[in-house]
Amino acid sequence: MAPVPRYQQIAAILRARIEAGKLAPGQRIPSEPTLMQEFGVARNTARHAIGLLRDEELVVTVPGVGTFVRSR
Amino acid sequence: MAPVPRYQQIAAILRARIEAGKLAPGQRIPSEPTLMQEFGVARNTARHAIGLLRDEELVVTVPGVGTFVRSR
DNA sequence: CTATATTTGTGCGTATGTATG
DNA sequence: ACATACATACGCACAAATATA
Repeated sequence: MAPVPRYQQIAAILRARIEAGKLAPGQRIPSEPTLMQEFGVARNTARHAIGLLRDEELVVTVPGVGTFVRSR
Repeated sequence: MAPVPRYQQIAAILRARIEAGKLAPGQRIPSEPTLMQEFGVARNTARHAIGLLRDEELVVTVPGVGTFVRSR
């Protein structure tokens, strides 16, 4: 039984928040350190989750600033 | 083989200076850029070391000013 | 009051090492 | 060999707070 990787779980949670409007377009999603604390994971794992959302073009990352929900 | 992380080493050095009175209560400890140069580390690493001392309540940080040895 | 420099706060990019299944 | 996950540590950029000229 393949357990769902945590980075996928975290991505799913963030995706749900975005689709529920809890994270609105243009809004900044929680930073990597925040996700680290909220989910109790390492930075790599938090980054991996964000990377999935970026691949889906749900979010856009601005280096040094943050990651934002994409407007549509 | 776990080498002692540099941020722990730096924290230990600063802690020793404090306990030896080389850094007296109320006195400002070296700034982050100074620690970077003195120990040849990145800012994150210097900050990590300071963070440990802050967790131990050996120092207090004032944003925009510096980090000071705690009085007791 | 304005402008500049200093210092800390925050956030992301990247690389490497360790450990486990 | 590979994927997952944590830890360490380098870097860059910009903002906020403070001090000083």
